[in-house]
Amino acid sequence: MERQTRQRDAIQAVIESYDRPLSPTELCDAAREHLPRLGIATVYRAIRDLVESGWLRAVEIPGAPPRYERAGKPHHHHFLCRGCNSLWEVDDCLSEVDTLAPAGFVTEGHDITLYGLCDGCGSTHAG
Amino acid sequence: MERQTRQRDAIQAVIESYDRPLSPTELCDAAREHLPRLGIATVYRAIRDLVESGWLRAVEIPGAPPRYERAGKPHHHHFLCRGCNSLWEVDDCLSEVDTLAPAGFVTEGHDITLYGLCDGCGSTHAG
DNA sequence: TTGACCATGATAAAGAGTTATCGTTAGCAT
DNA sequence: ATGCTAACGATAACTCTTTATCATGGTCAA
Repeated sequence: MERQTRQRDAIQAVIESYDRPLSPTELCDAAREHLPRLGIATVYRAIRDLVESGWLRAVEIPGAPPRYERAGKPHHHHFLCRGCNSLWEVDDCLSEVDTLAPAGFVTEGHDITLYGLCDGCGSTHAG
Repeated sequence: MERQTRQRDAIQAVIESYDRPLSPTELCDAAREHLPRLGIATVYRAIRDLVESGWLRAVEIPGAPPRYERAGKPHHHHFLCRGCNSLWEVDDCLSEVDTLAPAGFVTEGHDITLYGLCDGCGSTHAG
């Protein structure tokens, strides 16, 4: 990432404009609205470089491919909607979770993922 | 799963004897100690049938292939050791996590995964 | 014990996600 | 504006996990 290209610009702009983590495919689709010929390989290259530089962060979700969000955000967790498969941010956290491990175990961090229906899907599907 | 074979016996015995969820490969390796010629396809077939029958349960972990544990256990969570890559059970849970979702979201369940070093790795590596 | 047929084991193939290849395009220093 | 070369886009190839194939073996009812 030594040159700033319009592809990188578009990719970073998409990340900045969304308030939730995006999968490589979501990211590519969103950036293609401004750069229709954007290739998926370019998205993966940008992700690799941006993660490496510390600008972007990978979010691993159980049973789903990784999503990416802007690095440096305050500690938070995520909500996976089973309706539209999108991943949302959850700002709060229960810090006591780090005390749950068995004696002798060293806890270095934790992930909390909530499952259910997002605002749109819950009101639309009504269940 | 209409016939009870020694392969199924061994696979179920391994699941019963471990106190943590196992990946298909771990399960196969463990069962091969008694049945050296056990094929990985048989393990996957057994897993499919046992999950279908409700005897076994899949445990999805962020960024890792699924593990399997005996179904019917009380609600609990897991601890992934970054030293030996094994997954351990955590009996306690903070039920308040289900209240963390944004307004309008319907929370149906949650996963909590702790990361760090298990008892063995923490004391061995000393960090 | 016999035999029908389900399950097995070895391996090919499928699938999904990610990375490499390579000719072409375009950023940026001059 | 020019030229070097990093980055791009299209796609092939790769990795890893899971499933299908099929000849052979083992289970279980009779």
